[in-house]
Amino acid sequence: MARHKEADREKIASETRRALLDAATEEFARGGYNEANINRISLAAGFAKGTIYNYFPSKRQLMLALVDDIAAGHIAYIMERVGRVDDPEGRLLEFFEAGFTWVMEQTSRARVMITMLYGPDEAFRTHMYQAYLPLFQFVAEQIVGRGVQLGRFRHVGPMATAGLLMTIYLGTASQTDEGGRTWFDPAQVSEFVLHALGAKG
Amino acid sequence: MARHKEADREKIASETRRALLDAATEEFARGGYNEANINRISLAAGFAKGTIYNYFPSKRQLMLALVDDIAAGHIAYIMERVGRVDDPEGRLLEFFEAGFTWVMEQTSRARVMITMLYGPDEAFRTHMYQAYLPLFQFVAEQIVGRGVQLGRFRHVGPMATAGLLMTIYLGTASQTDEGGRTWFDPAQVSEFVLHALGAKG
Amino acid sequence: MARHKEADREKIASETRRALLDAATEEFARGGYNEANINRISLAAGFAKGTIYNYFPSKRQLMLALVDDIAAGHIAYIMERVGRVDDPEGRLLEFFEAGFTWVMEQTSRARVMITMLYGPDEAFRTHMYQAYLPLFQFVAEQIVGRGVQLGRFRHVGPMATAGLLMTIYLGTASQTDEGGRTWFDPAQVSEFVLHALGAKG
Amino acid sequence: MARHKEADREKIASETRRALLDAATEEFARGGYNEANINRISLAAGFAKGTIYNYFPSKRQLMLALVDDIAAGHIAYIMERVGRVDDPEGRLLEFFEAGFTWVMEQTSRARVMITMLYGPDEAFRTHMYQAYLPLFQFVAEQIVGRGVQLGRFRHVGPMATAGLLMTIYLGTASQTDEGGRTWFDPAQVSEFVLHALGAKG
DNA sequence: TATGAATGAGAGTTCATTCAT
DNA sequence: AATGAATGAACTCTCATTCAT
Repeated sequence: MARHKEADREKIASETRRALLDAATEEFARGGYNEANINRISLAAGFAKGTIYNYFPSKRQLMLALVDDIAAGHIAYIMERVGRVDDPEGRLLEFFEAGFTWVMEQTSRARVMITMLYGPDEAFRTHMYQAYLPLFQFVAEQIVGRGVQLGRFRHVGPMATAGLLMTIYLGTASQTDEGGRTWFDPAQVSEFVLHALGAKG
Repeated sequence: MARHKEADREKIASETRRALLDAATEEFARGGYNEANINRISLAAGFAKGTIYNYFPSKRQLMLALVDDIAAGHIAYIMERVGRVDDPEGRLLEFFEAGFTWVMEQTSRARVMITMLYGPDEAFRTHMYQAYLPLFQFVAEQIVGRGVQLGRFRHVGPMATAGLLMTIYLGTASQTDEGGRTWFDPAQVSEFVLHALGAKG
Repeated sequence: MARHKEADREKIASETRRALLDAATEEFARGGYNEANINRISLAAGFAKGTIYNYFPSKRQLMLALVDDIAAGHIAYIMERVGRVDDPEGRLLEFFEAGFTWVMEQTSRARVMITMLYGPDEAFRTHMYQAYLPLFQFVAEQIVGRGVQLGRFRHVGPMATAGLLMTIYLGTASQTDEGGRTWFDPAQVSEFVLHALGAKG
Repeated sequence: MARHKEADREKIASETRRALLDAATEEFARGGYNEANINRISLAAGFAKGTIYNYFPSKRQLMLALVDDIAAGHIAYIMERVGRVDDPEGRLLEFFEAGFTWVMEQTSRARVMITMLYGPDEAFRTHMYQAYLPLFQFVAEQIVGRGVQLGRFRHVGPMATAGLLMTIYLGTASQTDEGGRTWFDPAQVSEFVLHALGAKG
């Protein structure tokens, strides 16, 4: 019975944490890190002002935790979809398709990610880069490297090219109207990149 | 004589404005808009706290003025260098070369630009886009459109492609180490893009 | 058997109380009453945050209980040692020797005592004085009064002089370096006081 | 005229500072450092909440400045009065008379001084000791040392004895009723000490 | 009796902005 | 035009206390 209670408590705690992170996403997305009000986050999550400090020791730590949370979801989503495709060209297209879809479905998360990635705070940027390393490596190995090995792409350095692809993805996908719809079209971006990689069309 | 005095006054005023904008650049570059302290800007420029309000009605207006100032210099620098080259491929290369040079020489201005361009404040982003429209059109017409017309690039939409090029430039050039040196190499980026445009190499 | 259980329970409860008081001593000694964190006390004693409220109804009551606890130990220690000596001059010396020893061996308790005794909170000061009344009377009767009666000290008022002695003891013993070692020497203080009392030396 | 203006400004600033320090004295005297509310201080001085931060960078720095201010006044008062007397015994008596008078006339300042001197904050205590060094040296040289030299006091170490005298003064003078009247009588304390010093009397 | 999540009042501090000089 | 004292809203963070389990 004691164990039951403990399990319950853990479940409640993790649900509270989830609610706080979600509220934080909305708040940070609205006006960035500095404009965000940590009290408002806690209240929006349905708790009192102080409650959030039972879960995150400071506004900064909350943001770092949120960054990890967002990156994990983002990466998992893209990898899962890209992993289902086999040929390199298809994977590249799917990378952009999935990436753009995520951005449009997770508008607030995307906004937070972009803001941190290009924001003025060095520490946040670095943390963000760390968090996205797995995706970077996935692109380098499972898309670019694989395409070169199979002779479908011209000879390019997988790491440098992966960096370019990530940059292009993030840069294009981050440009949206107020509704969160991207200005660029993933197919069009993909086509541009496939040309650059000398893909046999 | 009265006219002389007035001219002097205007000159002094414009020098003051310049000093304030430069100090603002450093301050905004350090920690972004919110972390910037408007009193500190005025003091760093060599004036008292209140003086800055004789030139800019608010912190926000100061930032908008700074954005215009930075964009104008940035655009002029790139256009001037690209304009000296004639063939489209050369222009493309020069676009990246000049762009990267500017970023590395104007670290603080570049930081402010990027921060605003990808920041959470919609109004700032929009203002920034407006300010960069001339460069966008220049790329569309004088580089891409011209290349297509001359048959040096494959058939692509000049506007959409210019958008991609700008995005790629800003995305790659904004990634720098603490010293302000870019991670990407303009020649390498240029080569990637030339391939994408089907340039005859 | 039921009685046994109850006894056990009481024993456990009193041990818990002891642990809480000891943890409180350390915490209150560190930065005084206000800086002390009641949750931290409970945790340091090996319990959860809320547990301490099963033993003390509030932070304030905890402090008052601690004051009584400290004073009782302090007084008992000094009385026991002084009581073993017979002649008044020896008792006076032993008073300071024992007092200084206690301060150096019970650094945290001494810190709390001094802090309360001279602190800004009137109620705490008053409570403290009450708690030390037995020692005051002991000094008045068993040291000063006795010395006067036996003709070893000159004619002084026992109460007023006891007040002075207590003040001198607390004042000198409270001045310690970071290691808790006193700056004054009990023998030297004692000698000064014996002179003041006109002790035949 | 410009100089006039500057002088005016300085005068206003110093008056404001004075008002803030006085208000701070009352506030810190009431409940000690931690219970003091810095906003209330500023308001009590007749300014807005934030004004105090134009004069003191933090609550802590305010307290340190106040300590210096109080000590300076305290020392000056005692020295001035003691300096008028010539013979060592008279000086000793005057030391306690003046000291007790100051405590009773400057109740709040005295409260703050005592609180800091015996409080839990090591840094404050140290600062306080530094601030009182001049008085300590004055007592050692101009009262004790002089008395020994002139053969009016028995042979004692001036430094150690000055330490004792200061301790006795502060300890006795700090014990007051709610009205700020001391429990001890300076003449009585002085008489005790003169005996201890073997004064011919 | 023990637990620890939740609460919310309250604090110190920052700083854009105003305005009399 | 330049100054800098004054303002007060707003924010992050702390923690004594409560209470359902």
